[in-house]
Amino acid sequence: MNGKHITKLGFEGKAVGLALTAAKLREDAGVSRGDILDELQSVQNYPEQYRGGGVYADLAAHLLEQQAAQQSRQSAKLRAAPLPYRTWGADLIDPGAHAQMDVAMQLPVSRAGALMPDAHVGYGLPIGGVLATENAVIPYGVGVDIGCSMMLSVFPVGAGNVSTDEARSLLLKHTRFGAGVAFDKRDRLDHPVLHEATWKEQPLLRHLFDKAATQIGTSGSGNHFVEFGTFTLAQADPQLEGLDPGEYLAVLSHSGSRGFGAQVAGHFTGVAQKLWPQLDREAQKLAWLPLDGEPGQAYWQAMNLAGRYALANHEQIHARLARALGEKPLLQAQNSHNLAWKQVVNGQELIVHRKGATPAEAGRLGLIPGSMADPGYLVRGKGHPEALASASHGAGRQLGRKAAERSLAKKDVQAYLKDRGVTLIGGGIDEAPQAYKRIEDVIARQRDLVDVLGEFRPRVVRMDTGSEDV
DNA sequence: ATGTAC
Repeated sequence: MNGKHITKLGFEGKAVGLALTAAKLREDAGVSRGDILDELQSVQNYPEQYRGGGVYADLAAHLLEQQAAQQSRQSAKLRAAPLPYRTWGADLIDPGAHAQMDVAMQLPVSRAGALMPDAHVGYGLPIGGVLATENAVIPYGVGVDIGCSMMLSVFPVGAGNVSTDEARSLLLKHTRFGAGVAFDKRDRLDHPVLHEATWKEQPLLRHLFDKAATQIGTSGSGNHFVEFGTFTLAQADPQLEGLDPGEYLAVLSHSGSRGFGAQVAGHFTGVAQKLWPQLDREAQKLAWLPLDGEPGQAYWQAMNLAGRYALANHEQIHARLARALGEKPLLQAQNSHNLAWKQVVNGQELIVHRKGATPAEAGRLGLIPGSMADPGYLVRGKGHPEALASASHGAGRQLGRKAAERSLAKKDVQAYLKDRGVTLIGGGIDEAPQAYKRIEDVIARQRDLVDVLGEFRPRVVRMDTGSEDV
């Protein structure tokens, strides 16, 4: 018995040596060469039957690994060309974001997609990207800040009822900003999301529970904010339950799932990237988890928990401010804009990822903020099928953080704020209004995706202190 | 986005 006999049977690479070793053991046991070759053929055809033990166990295990690697190579192969997708506001979108969307549309699991007018470059899927996949969820198709969302409360008093100084001290007292921040134990509020059994269903969630419990109700950093402003309703709408046209005091917040969501995202994109070692480099950050597999199910559960947790953060922020004001909101609206949903697309249930995109099914309310000093809008979705029922999640950056720090000065930002009568607590040059696209342009490009119902003008804004104060 | 990295 030699290598030639083995390779003739079709064994390759390391399998040849393993087969030879096993064959020698069988020869020593007095088995004839013909019988051994029959056995080897059988191992090759049915490796799973030999995996359990015996002289062929190592060979069988290796063959199964080879098979899996081969399958992985096949199923990780990108399409030769991206599937077609529609772009809203292409004149506002940089080529880098388009290039990222093109790669996403080459994934074998992709079925449909769209690019929103606030789109700009992100990790994996661009911000403002909408991607529908079949039986697959992409952690970086949702984003690092799972469940990042908006919430608006409109109060039954005039905007002038709270002075700038008062709004300022309310924000300083009742909100917390910055990476890693939490509320002191005595200031913490409870929330039903912290009592969900889901936290006990995965070791990772058990591990992250304490962090989540201490950080609930906080706002983090980057583009997250809490602001007092004026909500203007120009025209009554039956969906707004008898809210009369007029100007109201309102609170608008942008917040996410804090350290908890970030760790969930980091963990599962790691799992996904290990699952597809053969995936092209350019698509590595788009690694997916099959939804019918164990890690895919675990991510789906953790992602949805992070989504509920992020909304709970907003609820606490608004509850604290409402209590301090002594007012009950007339109207509240909220929406997640970093999440994946099961959605029927062209008659098929797909996984629709919105990474910096507002759900805009027909009749659904949503919130699209501008910059720290520009208006945000209460909108109603029109359910545009080619946009996969989505809209932009904001104005979108036109300057990256570093570019903003290089090209803008404090006084530019201060003048912009003064012009619009906006008071800012914290904030950084990297969040300068001039670093964002004009929200009016972005809204104008998506008139077929949403109707604008109301306008929110910021007056007193709190953000985290940036790398360089304004 | 997050506190400073499986």
